[in-house]
Amino acid sequence: MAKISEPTVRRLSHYYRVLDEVAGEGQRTISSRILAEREGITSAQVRKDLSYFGSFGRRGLGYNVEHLRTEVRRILGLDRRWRVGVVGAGHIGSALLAYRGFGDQGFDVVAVFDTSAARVGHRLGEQVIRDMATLSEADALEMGVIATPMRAAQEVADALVAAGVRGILNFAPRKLRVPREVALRTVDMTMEFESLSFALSQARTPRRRRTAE
Amino acid sequence: MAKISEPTVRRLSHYYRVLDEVAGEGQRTISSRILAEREGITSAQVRKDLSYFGSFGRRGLGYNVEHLRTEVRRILGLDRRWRVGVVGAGHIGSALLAYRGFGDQGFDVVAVFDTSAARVGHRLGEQVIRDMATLSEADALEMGVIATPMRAAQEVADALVAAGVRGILNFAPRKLRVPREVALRTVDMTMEFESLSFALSQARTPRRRRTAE
DNA sequence: TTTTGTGAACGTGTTCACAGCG
DNA sequence: CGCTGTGAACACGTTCACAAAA
Repeated sequence: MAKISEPTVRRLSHYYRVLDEVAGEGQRTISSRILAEREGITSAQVRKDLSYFGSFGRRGLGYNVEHLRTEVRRILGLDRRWRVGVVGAGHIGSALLAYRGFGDQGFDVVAVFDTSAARVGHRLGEQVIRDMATLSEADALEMGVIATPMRAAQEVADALVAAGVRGILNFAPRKLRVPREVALRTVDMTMEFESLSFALSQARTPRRRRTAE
Repeated sequence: MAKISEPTVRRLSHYYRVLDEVAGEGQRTISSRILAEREGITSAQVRKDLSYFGSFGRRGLGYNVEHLRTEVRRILGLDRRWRVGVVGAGHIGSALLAYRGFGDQGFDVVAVFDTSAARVGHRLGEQVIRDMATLSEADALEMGVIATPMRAAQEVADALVAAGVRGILNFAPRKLRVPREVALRTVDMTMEFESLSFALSQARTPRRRRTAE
Protein backbone atom coordinates (compact mmCIF):
# COMPACT_ATOMS: atom_id res chain seq x y z
CA MET A 1 0.00 0.00 0.00
CA ALA A 2 1.17 3.53 -0.73
CA LYS A 3 2.33 5.59 2.23
CA ILE A 4 -0.59 7.25 4.00
CA SER A 5 -0.09 10.80 5.22
CA GLU A 6 -0.56 11.76 8.84
CA PRO A 7 -3.37 14.24 8.05
CA THR A 8 -5.27 11.46 6.31
CA VAL A 9 -4.99 9.23 9.38
CA ARG A 10 -6.21 12.02 11.63
CA ARG A 11 -9.21 12.56 9.38
CA LEU A 12 -9.98 8.85 9.43
CA SER A 13 -10.27 9.15 13.21
CA HIS A 14 -12.76 11.94 12.70
CA TYR A 15 -14.75 10.02 10.12
CA TYR A 16 -14.92 7.12 12.54
CA ARG A 17 -16.38 9.33 15.24
CA VAL A 18 -18.91 10.90 12.88
CA LEU A 19 -19.93 7.46 11.63
CA ASP A 20 -20.54 6.43 15.25
CA GLU A 21 -22.80 9.42 15.76
CA VAL A 22 -24.63 8.93 12.49
CA ALA A 23 -25.13 5.23 13.18
CA GLY A 24 -26.65 6.20 16.52
CA GLU A 25 -29.06 8.48 14.72
CA GLY A 26 -30.25 5.56 12.63
CA GLN A 27 -28.93 6.77 9.27
CA ARG A 28 -28.32 3.92 6.83
CA THR A 29 -26.21 5.77 4.27
CA ILE A 30 -24.10 8.91 4.17
CA SER A 31 -22.58 10.88 1.31
CA SER A 32 -19.06 12.26 1.19
CA ARG A 33 -20.61 15.73 1.19
CA ILE A 34 -22.35 15.16 4.52
CA LEU A 35 -19.28 13.50 6.03
CA ALA A 36 -17.27 16.51 4.91
CA GLU A 37 -19.73 19.08 6.28
CA ARG A 38 -19.53 17.60 9.76
CA GLU A 39 -15.77 17.87 9.42
CA GLY A 40 -15.41 21.26 7.85
CA ILE A 41 -13.49 19.91 4.85
CA THR A 42 -14.29 19.21 1.20
CA SER A 43 -16.14 16.14 -0.06
CA ALA A 44 -13.28 15.45 -2.48
CA GLN A 45 -10.94 15.13 0.49
CA VAL A 46 -13.19 12.54 2.09
CA ARG A 47 -13.40 10.47 -1.09
CA LYS A 48 -9.65 10.74 -1.70
CA ASP A 49 -8.85 9.65 1.87
CA LEU A 50 -11.09 6.62 1.62
CA SER A 51 -9.90 5.75 -1.89
CA TYR A 52 -6.41 5.00 -0.54
CA PHE A 53 -7.89 1.94 1.14
CA GLY A 54 -10.52 0.77 -1.33
CA SER A 55 -13.89 1.55 -2.88
CA PHE A 56 -16.40 1.58 -0.09
CA GLY A 57 -19.20 3.63 -1.64
CA ARG A 58 -21.82 3.22 -4.35
CA ARG A 59 -22.07 5.80 -7.06
CA GLY A 60 -25.29 7.67 -6.85
CA LEU A 61 -25.99 6.43 -3.31
CA GLY A 62 -23.09 7.22 -1.00
CA TYR A 63 -21.61 5.01 1.69
CA ASN A 64 -23.35 2.44 3.85
CA VAL A 65 -22.79 3.76 7.37
CA GLU A 66 -22.38 0.41 9.10
CA HIS A 67 -20.12 -0.99 6.41
CA LEU A 68 -17.89 2.07 6.26
CA ARG A 69 -17.69 2.17 10.04
CA THR A 70 -16.46 -1.43 10.09
CA GLU A 71 -13.91 -0.73 7.37
CA VAL A 72 -12.52 2.41 9.04
CA ARG A 73 -12.38 0.56 12.33
CA ARG A 74 -10.28 -2.15 10.70
CA ILE A 75 -8.08 0.36 8.87
CA LEU A 76 -7.30 2.19 12.11
CA GLY A 77 -6.48 -1.07 13.85
CA LEU A 78 -9.35 -0.70 16.31
CA ASP A 79 -10.71 -4.19 15.62
CA ARG A 80 -8.41 -5.54 18.34
CA ARG A 81 -7.19 -4.50 21.78
CA TRP A 82 -3.87 -2.84 22.59
CA ARG A 83 -1.79 -3.31 25.74
CA VAL A 84 -0.75 0.14 27.02
CA GLY A 85 1.63 1.04 29.82
CA VAL A 86 1.56 4.48 31.45
CA VAL A 87 4.74 5.89 32.96
CA GLY A 88 4.20 8.70 35.45
CA ALA A 89 1.38 8.60 37.99
CA GLY A 90 1.07 12.36 38.37
CA HIS A 91 -1.73 14.57 37.15
CA ILE A 92 -1.61 13.67 33.48
CA GLY A 93 -1.22 9.97 34.15
CA SER A 94 -4.19 10.10 36.53
CA ALA A 95 -6.28 11.99 34.00
CA LEU A 96 -5.60 9.33 31.37
CA LEU A 97 -6.46 6.49 33.74
CA ALA A 98 -9.69 8.20 34.73
CA TYR A 99 -10.92 8.62 31.15
CA ARG A 100 -13.02 5.61 30.20
CA GLY A 101 -13.01 6.54 26.51
CA PHE A 102 -9.70 4.86 25.79
CA GLY A 103 -10.85 1.50 27.10
CA ASP A 104 -13.95 1.77 24.93
CA GLN A 105 -11.75 2.25 21.86
CA GLY A 106 -9.63 -0.80 22.53
CA PHE A 107 -6.76 0.66 24.57
CA ASP A 108 -6.23 -1.22 27.84
CA VAL A 109 -3.92 0.31 30.40
CA VAL A 110 -2.39 -2.85 31.85
CA ALA A 111 0.43 -1.28 33.89
CA VAL A 112 1.29 2.03 35.57
CA PHE A 113 4.83 2.97 36.58
CA ASP A 114 6.47 5.71 38.62
CA THR A 115 9.86 6.26 40.20
CA SER A 116 8.58 7.94 43.36
CA ALA A 117 8.65 5.61 46.34
CA ALA A 118 5.74 7.60 47.73
CA ARG A 119 3.55 6.51 44.83
CA VAL A 120 4.73 2.94 44.21
CA GLY A 121 2.36 0.41 45.73
CA HIS A 122 -0.68 2.69 45.70
CA ARG A 123 -3.62 2.05 43.42
CA LEU A 124 -4.41 4.22 40.42
CA GLY A 125 -7.66 3.20 38.80
CA GLU A 126 -7.54 -0.58 38.53
CA GLN A 127 -3.75 -0.73 38.59
CA VAL A 128 -1.21 -0.84 41.38
CA ILE A 129 1.61 1.62 40.66
CA ARG A 130 4.87 -0.26 40.06
CA ASP A 131 8.44 0.90 40.28
CA MET A 132 9.78 1.97 36.90
CA ALA A 133 12.66 -0.49 37.32
CA THR A 134 10.23 -3.43 37.08
CA LEU A 135 9.20 -2.50 33.53
CA SER A 136 10.29 -5.37 31.29
CA GLU A 137 9.51 -7.32 28.16
CA ALA A 138 7.43 -9.62 30.33
CA ASP A 139 4.75 -6.93 30.45
CA ALA A 140 4.25 -7.45 26.71
CA LEU A 141 3.34 -3.78 26.29
CA GLU A 142 2.60 -2.61 22.76
CA MET A 143 2.26 1.10 23.50
CA GLY A 144 3.72 3.35 26.18
CA VAL A 145 2.55 6.71 27.46
CA ILE A 146 5.13 9.13 28.84
CA ALA A 147 3.49 11.34 31.47
CA THR A 148 6.61 12.28 33.42
CA PRO A 149 8.48 15.55 33.93
CA MET A 150 10.51 16.71 30.94
CA ARG A 151 13.91 15.70 32.29
CA ALA A 152 12.95 12.02 32.68
CA ALA A 153 11.30 11.66 29.28
CA GLN A 154 14.21 10.39 27.15
CA GLU A 155 15.24 7.86 29.78
CA VAL A 156 11.66 6.57 30.00
CA ALA A 157 11.44 6.38 26.22
CA ASP A 158 14.59 4.26 26.13
CA ALA A 159 13.18 1.95 28.82
CA LEU A 160 9.90 1.58 26.92
CA VAL A 161 11.74 0.74 23.70
CA ALA A 162 13.88 -1.79 25.57
CA ALA A 163 10.70 -3.35 26.93
CA GLY A 164 9.49 -3.84 23.36
CA VAL A 165 6.78 -1.20 22.83
CA ARG A 166 6.21 -0.26 19.19
CA GLY A 167 4.38 3.03 19.81
CA ILE A 168 4.86 5.89 22.25
CA LEU A 169 2.59 8.79 23.15
CA ASN A 170 4.67 11.51 24.76
CA PHE A 171 3.23 14.33 26.88
CA ALA A 172 6.59 15.79 27.88
CA PRO A 173 7.54 18.98 25.99
CA ARG A 174 10.69 17.60 24.44
CA LYS A 175 11.75 15.97 21.18
CA LEU A 176 12.58 12.34 21.84
CA ARG A 177 14.89 10.00 19.98
CA VAL A 178 13.48 6.56 19.28
CA PRO A 179 14.38 3.88 16.72
CA ARG A 180 12.76 4.39 13.32
CA GLU A 181 10.52 1.34 13.75
CA VAL A 182 8.91 2.79 16.90
CA ALA A 183 6.01 5.18 16.23
CA LEU A 184 6.10 8.38 18.28
CA ARG A 185 3.42 11.02 18.78
CA THR A 186 3.96 14.04 21.00
CA VAL A 187 1.28 16.15 22.63
CA ASP A 188 2.93 19.39 23.69
CA MET A 189 0.50 21.64 25.53
CA THR A 190 3.06 24.40 26.00
CA MET A 191 3.39 24.56 22.23
CA GLU A 192 -0.38 24.79 21.82
CA PHE A 193 -0.53 27.71 24.23
CA GLU A 194 2.32 29.42 22.42
CA SER A 195 0.61 28.87 19.09
CA LEU A 196 -2.48 30.61 20.49
CA SER A 197 -0.34 33.40 21.87
CA PHE A 198 1.20 33.90 18.42
CA ALA A 199 -2.19 33.92 16.70
CA LEU A 200 -3.59 36.47 19.14
CA SER A 201 -0.54 38.68 18.83
CA GLN A 202 -0.83 38.70 15.04
CA ALA A 203 -4.52 39.56 15.26
CA ARG A 204 -3.68 42.94 16.75
CA THR A 205 -3.55 46.15 14.66
CA PRO A 206 -7.24 45.43 13.95
CA ARG A 207 -7.77 48.49 11.81
CA ARG A 208 -5.30 47.57 9.12
CA ARG A 209 -8.12 47.07 6.63
CA ARG A 210 -9.13 50.71 6.97
CA THR A 211 -5.66 52.20 6.56
CA ALA A 212 -3.43 52.31 3.52
CA GLU A 213 -0.84 49.53 3.22
CA MET B 1 3.39 40.39 7.02
CA ALA B 2 2.86 37.29 4.91
CA LYS B 3 0.77 34.53 6.43
CA ILE B 4 2.86 32.28 8.65
CA SER B 5 2.18 28.56 8.47
CA GLU B 6 1.24 26.56 11.54
CA PRO B 7 4.28 24.25 11.27
CA THR B 8 6.52 27.34 11.32
CA VAL B 9 4.89 28.57 14.53
CA ARG B 10 5.31 25.18 16.16
CA ARG B 11 8.99 25.15 15.25
CA LEU B 12 9.41 28.65 16.68
CA SER B 13 8.20 27.23 19.99
CA HIS B 14 10.87 24.60 19.74
CA TYR B 15 13.57 27.09 18.86
CA TYR B 16 12.57 29.12 21.86
CA ARG B 17 12.97 26.13 24.14
CA VAL B 18 16.33 25.21 22.65
CA LEU B 19 17.52 28.79 22.98
CA ASP B 20 16.55 28.67 26.67
CA GLU B 21 18.65 25.55 27.15
CA VAL B 22 21.58 26.89 25.19
CA ALA B 23 21.51 30.20 27.07
CA GLY B 24 21.63 28.22 30.30
CA GLU B 25 24.75 26.44 29.04
CA GLY B 26 26.43 29.79 28.54
CA GLN B 27 26.66 29.67 24.73
CA ARG B 28 26.87 33.14 23.17
CA THR B 29 26.09 32.24 19.57
CA ILE B 30 24.40 29.38 17.75
CA SER B 31 24.29 28.42 14.07
CA SER B 32 21.20 27.33 12.16
CA ARG B 33 22.87 23.94 11.77
CA ILE B 34 23.11 23.42 15.53
CA LEU B 35 19.59 24.72 16.10
CA ALA B 36 18.42 22.28 13.44
CA GLU B 37 20.29 19.29 14.87
CA ARG B 38 18.61 19.70 18.24
CA GLU B 39 15.32 19.72 16.36
CA GLY B 40 15.87 16.97 13.86
CA ILE B 41 15.22 19.25 10.89
CA THR B 42 17.36 20.97 8.24
CA SER B 43 19.31 24.17 8.78
CA ALA B 44 17.63 25.71 5.73
CA GLN B 45 14.29 25.25 7.47
CA VAL B 46 15.51 27.12 10.52
CA ARG B 47 16.82 30.02 8.43
CA LYS B 48 13.65 30.14 6.34
CA ASP B 49 11.42 30.17 9.43
CA LEU B 50 13.37 33.02 10.99
CA SER B 51 13.60 34.95 7.71
CA TYR B 52 9.81 35.45 7.71
CA PHE B 53 10.30 37.81 10.64
CA GLY B 54 13.59 39.52 9.90
CA SER B 55 17.35 39.03 9.67
CA PHE B 56 18.56 38.04 13.10
CA GLY B 57 21.88 36.40 12.27
CA ARG B 58 25.34 37.43 11.09
CA ARG B 59 26.83 35.69 8.10
CA GLY B 60 29.78 33.60 9.03
CA LEU B 61 28.94 33.77 12.74
CA GLY B 62 25.43 32.55 13.33
CA TYR B 63 22.85 33.97 15.74
CA ASN B 64 23.40 35.71 19.05
CA VAL B 65 21.59 33.44 21.50
CA GLU B 66 20.29 36.14 23.81
CA HIS B 67 19.19 38.42 20.97
CA LEU B 68 17.42 35.64 19.05
CA ARG B 69 15.75 34.45 22.24
CA THR B 70 14.35 37.93 22.84
CA GLU B 71 13.13 38.20 19.26
CA VAL B 72 11.43 34.79 19.23
CA ARG B 73 9.87 35.59 22.58
CA ARG B 74 8.41 38.75 21.10
CA ILE B 75 7.29 37.03 17.89
CA LEU B 76 5.42 34.36 19.87
CA GLY B 77 3.75 37.02 22.00
CA LEU B 78 5.43 35.78 25.18
CA ASP B 79 6.71 39.25 26.13
CA ARG B 80 3.44 39.87 27.96
CA ARG B 81 1.03 37.92 30.17
CA TRP B 82 -2.22 36.30 29.07
CA ARG B 83 -5.41 35.94 31.12
CA VAL B 84 -6.63 32.36 30.80
CA GLY B 85 -9.87 30.81 32.03
CA VAL B 86 -10.22 27.05 32.47
CA VAL B 87 -13.63 25.45 32.12
CA GLY B 88 -13.96 22.01 33.67
CA ALA B 89 -12.39 21.21 37.03
CA GLY B 90 -12.03 17.48 36.38
CA HIS B 91 -8.82 15.56 35.81
CA ILE B 92 -7.53 17.50 32.82
CA GLY B 93 -8.38 20.86 34.33
CA SER B 94 -6.63 19.87 37.55
CA ALA B 95 -3.58 18.68 35.63
CA LEU B 96 -3.32 22.03 33.86
CA LEU B 97 -3.65 24.00 37.07
CA ALA B 98 -0.99 21.87 38.73
CA TYR B 99 1.57 22.44 35.99
CA ARG B 100 3.67 25.46 36.86
CA GLY B 101 5.21 25.66 33.40
CA PHE B 102 2.35 27.68 31.93
CA GLY B 103 2.67 30.42 34.49
CA ASP B 104 6.39 30.62 33.77
CA GLN B 105 5.63 31.19 30.07
CA GLY B 106 3.19 34.04 30.72
CA PHE B 107 -0.12 32.21 30.92
CA ASP B 108 -2.03 33.08 34.09
CA VAL B 109 -5.07 31.01 34.96
CA VAL B 110 -7.25 33.69 36.54
CA ALA B 111 -10.53 31.76 36.73
CA VAL B 112 -11.78 28.17 36.89
CA PHE B 113 -15.35 27.18 36.08
CA ASP B 114 -17.49 24.08 36.39
CA THR B 115 -21.20 23.29 36.26
CA SER B 116 -21.15 20.68 39.01
CA ALA B 117 -22.57 22.05 42.27
CA ALA B 118 -20.32 19.55 44.07
CA ARG B 119 -17.24 21.30 42.71
CA VAL B 120 -18.29 24.96 42.74
CA GLY B 121 -16.89 26.79 45.75
CA HIS B 122 -13.96 24.43 46.28
CA ARG B 123 -10.40 25.54 45.66
CA LEU B 124 -8.33 24.32 42.72
CA GLY B 125 -4.80 25.58 42.92
CA GLU B 126 -5.05 29.27 43.73
CA GLN B 127 -8.55 29.62 42.32
CA VAL B 128 -11.99 29.06 43.77
CA ILE B 129 -14.12 27.10 41.31
CA ARG B 130 -17.00 29.24 40.04
CA ASP B 131 -20.27 28.29 38.47
CA MET B 132 -20.09 28.33 34.68
CA ALA B 133 -23.03 30.73 34.60
CA THR B 134 -20.94 33.46 36.23
CA LEU B 135 -18.50 33.55 33.27
CA SER B 136 -18.81 36.99 31.73
CA GLU B 137 -16.99 39.73 29.87
CA ALA B 138 -16.10 41.17 33.27
CA ASP B 139 -13.50 38.41 33.65
CA ALA B 140 -11.59 39.97 30.74
CA LEU B 141 -10.34 36.54 29.67
CA GLU B 142 -8.19 36.40 26.56
CA MET B 143 -7.94 32.63 26.28
CA GLY B 144 -10.18 29.80 27.35
CA VAL B 145 -9.41 26.13 27.95
CA ILE B 146 -12.16 23.58 27.44
CA ALA B 147 -11.56 20.59 29.72
CA THR B 148 -15.13 19.33 29.90
CA PRO B 149 -16.83 16.16 28.65
CA MET B 150 -17.42 16.06 24.90
CA ARG B 151 -21.14 16.83 25.01
CA ALA B 152 -20.66 20.18 26.80
CA ALA B 153 -17.80 21.41 24.61
CA GLN B 154 -19.71 23.41 21.97
CA GLU B 155 -21.86 25.12 24.59
CA VAL B 156 -18.77 26.08 26.56
CA ALA B 157 -17.06 27.35 23.42
CA ASP B 158 -20.07 29.60 22.72
CA ALA B 159 -19.98 30.94 26.28
CA LEU B 160 -16.25 31.65 26.05
CA VAL B 161 -16.70 33.49 22.77
CA ALA B 162 -19.57 35.49 24.27
CA ALA B 163 -17.29 36.39 27.17
CA GLY B 164 -14.80 37.81 24.71
CA VAL B 165 -11.96 35.29 24.54
CA ARG B 166 -9.91 35.42 21.34
CA GLY B 167 -8.28 32.01 21.64
CA ILE B 168 -9.51 28.58 22.74
CA LEU B 169 -7.60 25.42 23.59
CA ASN B 170 -9.96 22.48 23.38
CA PHE B 171 -9.29 19.08 24.97
CA ALA B 172 -12.67 17.60 24.07
CA PRO B 173 -12.59 15.17 21.13
CA ARG B 174 -14.95 17.14 18.94
CA LYS B 175 -14.70 19.70 16.15
CA LEU B 176 -15.98 23.03 17.46
CA ARG B 177 -17.53 25.92 15.60
CA VAL B 178 -16.17 29.33 16.54
CA PRO B 179 -16.14 32.68 14.72
CA ARG B 180 -13.27 33.10 12.27
CA GLU B 181 -11.59 35.74 14.42
CA VAL B 182 -11.28 33.35 17.37
CA ALA B 183 -8.19 31.10 17.25
CA LEU B 184 -8.90 27.46 18.07
CA ARG B 185 -6.47 24.62 18.81
CA THR B 186 -7.66 21.13 19.65
CA VAL B 187 -5.71 18.49 21.52
CA ASP B 188 -7.44 15.20 20.84
CA MET B 189 -5.80 12.35 22.73
CA THR B 190 -8.16 9.75 21.31
CA MET B 191 -6.96 10.74 17.86
CA GLU B 192 -3.33 10.38 18.91
CA PHE B 193 -3.98 6.89 20.23
CA GLU B 194 -5.77 5.96 17.02
CA SER B 195 -2.91 7.35 14.97
CA LEU B 196 -0.53 5.07 16.90
CA SER B 197 -2.89 2.15 16.44
CA PHE B 198 -2.88 2.78 12.68
CA ALA B 199 0.90 3.03 12.52
CA LEU B 200 1.35 -0.21 14.47
CA SER B 201 -1.20 -2.02 12.35
CA GLN B 202 0.58 -0.97 9.15
CA ALA B 203 3.90 -2.13 10.55
CA ARG B 204 2.70 -5.72 10.61
CA THR B 205 3.45 -8.22 7.83
CA PRO B 206 7.10 -7.62 8.78
CA ARG B 207 8.49 -10.10 6.27
CA ARG B 208 7.17 -8.31 3.22
CA ARG B 209 10.69 -7.34 2.22
CA ARG B 210 11.65 -10.99 1.82
CA THR B 211 8.68 -12.01 -0.31
CA ALA B 212 7.82 -11.10 -3.86
CA GLU B 213 5.48 -8.15 -4.28
C1' DT C 1 36.31 30.16 5.08
C1' DT C 2 32.02 30.07 7.49
C1' DT C 3 27.30 30.79 7.72
C1' DT C 4 23.27 33.58 6.62
C1' DG C 5 19.31 34.86 3.66
C1' DT C 6 16.61 33.62 -0.23
C1' DG C 7 14.93 32.62 -5.11
C1' DA C 8 14.27 28.37 -7.53
C1' DA C 9 13.32 23.58 -7.64
C1' DC C 10 11.09 20.03 -5.61
C1' DG C 11 7.78 17.16 -3.22
C1' DT C 12 3.57 16.43 -0.96
C1' DG C 13 -1.15 17.19 0.21
C1' DT C 14 -5.57 19.43 -1.38
C1' DT C 15 -8.94 20.74 -4.66
C1' DC C 16 -10.91 20.56 -9.21
C1' DA C 17 -13.52 18.57 -12.56
C1' DC C 18 -15.27 14.93 -14.98
C1' DA C 19 -15.67 10.07 -16.57
C1' DG C 20 -17.93 6.10 -14.95
C1' DC C 21 -21.58 3.63 -12.56
C1' DG C 22 -25.69 2.98 -10.20
C1' DC D 1 -29.74 12.42 -12.55
C1' DG D 2 -26.65 11.69 -8.23
C1' DC D 3 -22.57 10.57 -6.22
C1' DT D 4 -18.23 8.09 -6.25
C1' DG D 5 -13.48 7.44 -7.66
C1' DT D 6 -9.52 9.55 -9.62
C1' DG D 7 -6.10 11.83 -12.88
C1' DA D 8 -4.74 16.54 -13.48
C1' DA D 9 -4.11 21.05 -11.77
C1' DC D 10 -3.05 23.62 -8.04
C1' DA D 11 -1.33 25.36 -3.56
C1' DC D 12 1.79 25.17 -0.10
C1' DG D 13 5.62 23.78 2.70
C1' DT D 14 10.47 21.97 2.44
C1' DT D 15 14.95 21.53 0.56
C1' DC D 16 18.54 22.94 -2.55
C1' DA D 17 22.09 25.72 -3.88
C1' DC D 18 24.41 29.87 -4.18
C1' DA D 19 25.33 34.96 -3.83
C1' DA D 20 26.43 38.00 -0.16
C1' DA D 21 28.47 39.23 4.06
C1' DA D 22 31.47 38.67 8.09
